[in-house]
Amino acid sequence: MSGRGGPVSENEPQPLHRLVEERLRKLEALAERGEPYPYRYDRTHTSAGLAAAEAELTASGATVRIAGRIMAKRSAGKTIFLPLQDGEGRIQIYARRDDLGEQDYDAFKKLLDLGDLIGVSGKLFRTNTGELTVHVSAWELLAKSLRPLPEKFHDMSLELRSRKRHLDLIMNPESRERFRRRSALLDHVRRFLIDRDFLEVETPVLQPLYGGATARPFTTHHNALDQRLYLRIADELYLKRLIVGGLERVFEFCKDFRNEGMDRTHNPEFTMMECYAAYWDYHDMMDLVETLMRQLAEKFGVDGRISYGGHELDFSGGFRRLRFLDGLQETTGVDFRGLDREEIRAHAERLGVPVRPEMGADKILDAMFGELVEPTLIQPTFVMDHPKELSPLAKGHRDDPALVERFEGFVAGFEICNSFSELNDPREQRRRFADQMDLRAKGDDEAQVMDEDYLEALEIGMPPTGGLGVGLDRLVMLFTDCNAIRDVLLFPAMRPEE
RNA sequence: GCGCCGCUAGCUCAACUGGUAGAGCAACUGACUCUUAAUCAGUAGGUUCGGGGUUCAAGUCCCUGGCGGCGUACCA
Repeated sequence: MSGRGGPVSENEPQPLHRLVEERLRKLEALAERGEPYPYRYDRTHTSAGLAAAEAELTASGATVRIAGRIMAKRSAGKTIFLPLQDGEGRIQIYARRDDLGEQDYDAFKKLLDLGDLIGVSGKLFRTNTGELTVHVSAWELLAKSLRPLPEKFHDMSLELRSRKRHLDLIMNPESRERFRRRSALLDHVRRFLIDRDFLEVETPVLQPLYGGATARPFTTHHNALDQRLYLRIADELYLKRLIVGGLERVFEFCKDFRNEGMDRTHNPEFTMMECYAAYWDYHDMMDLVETLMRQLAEKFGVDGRISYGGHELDFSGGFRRLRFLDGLQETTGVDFRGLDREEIRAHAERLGVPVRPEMGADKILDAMFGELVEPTLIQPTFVMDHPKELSPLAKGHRDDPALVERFEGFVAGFEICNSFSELNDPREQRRRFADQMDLRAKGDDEAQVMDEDYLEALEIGMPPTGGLGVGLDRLVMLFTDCNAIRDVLLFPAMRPEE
């Protein structure tokens, strides 16, 4: 039992729903046949396994044992058909009174409900209509379902699908398939990195200081230490300490937490993959992302292409490289290089992009880019070389002091990854933190905070390093053609029902 | 945060300008020995999201609170 609802309240004895009462009555009757919640059941096959072994099984006439959930009941007098659903699909079973005897058949027909889990043994055959079926010679209850399943003809409401994921998974095969695919996708990413000598590590979720991204944190408290702690918004600063320590390639699949709004593409907790490689720069990271995405598209798409939201996305040719300011110029016709804040602001207003007074020049450029350019980036594109103010942990650009060596990967109009040549000069990093503190003082509560402990690590000396963060939930959305993050999270954040 | 829309039986949905809350599936009783959204006959099932108001009369109109969806803002 979990205490999800907070403090335990007095459990008021509520009258049982008539449908539950009816099923309890059947449960009691079934209990007279044997333990209604037995400990285990030996299966010889799964539903898919039966189909695969059909020829052999029908030739030998072997008795098979399968288990699953009753998804429908179709009775015709003294016979009954019902589809049984297990982890791999469905298999029909067929019972006859002549085989089971009157008593056993009546129990089977009258005491079992939709949703019950049963085990059956019998021989495999094909019905007149050609459906693979197990002819039941014996059966037992494995667990009684006391509540009705949702109606089978119509889709469950979106709310119910997210709130009661177990029902969604029972009723909707495409939902089961989506989460299988999520697992396969994450598995591929993990192997891809391990194959390239990246070491998987785990770093703190509870952090005394949060950093590595611009976002508001969740705050909590450690009683024994009487210390304020934050749930991490990123694990970047810890992973780079490991690079300092000589673990030259590291990655982590990390749950991050950001105390921001929720919408179609945002959940307060989400999964990132961050990886860092010593002696790499952001060009090396672009190669890494390109290779990974090409592989994923080959594995989960068709000929290196996937379709998403009506777009055909092609990863076979790699990512287009688009410099941030070139992208802006392409869309707006304005070359923003060398313009001051006031000039930039005027352009933004003319283009209909709202500007708030606390926004600096670079922030306004970013707002314009997000509004005007990003939605047009459908085919795989690396947006690179961003203005400096937006990226306090990225190394200055080797050719242009106003920019940093950074890229973001865009596909279908949304960002899937973010990467830098990591800033490893502790003097410069200290100045950047100081600038962030100024922004914070001016009321930007998402600005990053000074992290002396991290600076001390940098002062020991960090090699040139390439870093990358990939939003794994969005990656899954991309490869499952989902437009809402809640559909790729098993348990998306929801308000309590009552 | 804000705006718009929604919330009716276990589930999916009806109910016109305010006038006796209905259907399908699920459930129950019965018929039917190859069904597959099985079929057929019958039965039962409701605090119309909560609270307040207007009215002879409220699922329907008004106010307020809750939850959800979509859009929008910040963010990944």
